[in-house]
Amino acid sequence: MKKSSVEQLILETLSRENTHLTSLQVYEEIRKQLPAVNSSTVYRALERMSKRGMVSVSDIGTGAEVFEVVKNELHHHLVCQECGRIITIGQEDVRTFFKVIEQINDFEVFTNHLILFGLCSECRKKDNLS
Amino acid sequence: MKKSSVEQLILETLSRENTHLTSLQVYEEIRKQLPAVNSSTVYRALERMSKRGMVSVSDIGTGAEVFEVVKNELHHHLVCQECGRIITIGQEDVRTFFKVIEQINDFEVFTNHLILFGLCSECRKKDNLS
DNA sequence: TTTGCAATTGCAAAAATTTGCATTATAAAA
DNA sequence: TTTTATAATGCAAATTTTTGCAATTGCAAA
Ligand SMILES: [Zn+2]
Ligand SMILES: [Zn+2]
Ligand SMILES: [Zn+2]
Ligand SMILES: [Zn+2]
Repeated sequence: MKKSSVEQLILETLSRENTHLTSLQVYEEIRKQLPAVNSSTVYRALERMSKRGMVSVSDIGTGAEVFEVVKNELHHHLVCQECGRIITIGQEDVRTFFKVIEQINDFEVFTNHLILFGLCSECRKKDNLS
Repeated sequence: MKKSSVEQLILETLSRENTHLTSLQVYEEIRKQLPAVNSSTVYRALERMSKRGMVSVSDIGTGAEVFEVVKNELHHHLVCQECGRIITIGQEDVRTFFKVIEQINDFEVFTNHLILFGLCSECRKKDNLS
């Protein structure tokens, strides 16, 4: 390993791709630039980074967890269990909910990438017809 | 496989244990009653059951996803990232939040076991002192 | 600079999970 | 009952992820 730490490469990769990637996808991306890198090094770096809140880890219903770089402006998602459609929602309403939970339970919420599963409007229409 | 389907055994196991189990733990429990059962059979059954909403799947910060039987009265959790403490919360406030999200986004939320990460009050006190 | 310590990495083995395909069981239809 | 179609299961191989341990690196104190 030369100058570039794997963490730095992961951040660059996730920022560049700017989407949700599985740990394997991250590993394969990193390997393009650093062919000798070991998978466990990447996996362990991802784990560290998610603990520090640098990246988010989420199950979006695709089978494997996905990672995404965390920016200043947080976002969250609604995922349709039928068609897989991913709707991105902002912080506002989520923050309000978090505030309520925090006050009631004397608990400080850190969750930075909330995923809610359900049915999108299109799929609900289709289901009603059939 | 005789009469008993693996799904039935999984339901019984999760109901009996009445807690969060990893897929491997479920597999090992099932194997006690059905030594010849194959791991892929259990894993695939768990996947089917979570799709149907019979069991919940969640990351509670322990490394591996955990499964739990879904009852009529839903519950959710707050998980402390520092001490691992798991606080169980009821439906009320969560349901209110879901309703808001549903109306704004024309999306029907199915999520049956919400996990929020953060800091519990005890750990916040400790952190303030140090 | 040198020393010491903690964090990071590589490596190899183990463990856990997934996948493709053949077989078997279940249930509905004829 | 027999036929047919769908779903569940087993099996073996492949893939993905984790783990223990040793070696290396980075950083700061001495
Ligand atoms: Zn996202
Ligand atoms: Zn949909
Ligand atoms: Zn629970
Ligand atoms: Zn705590």
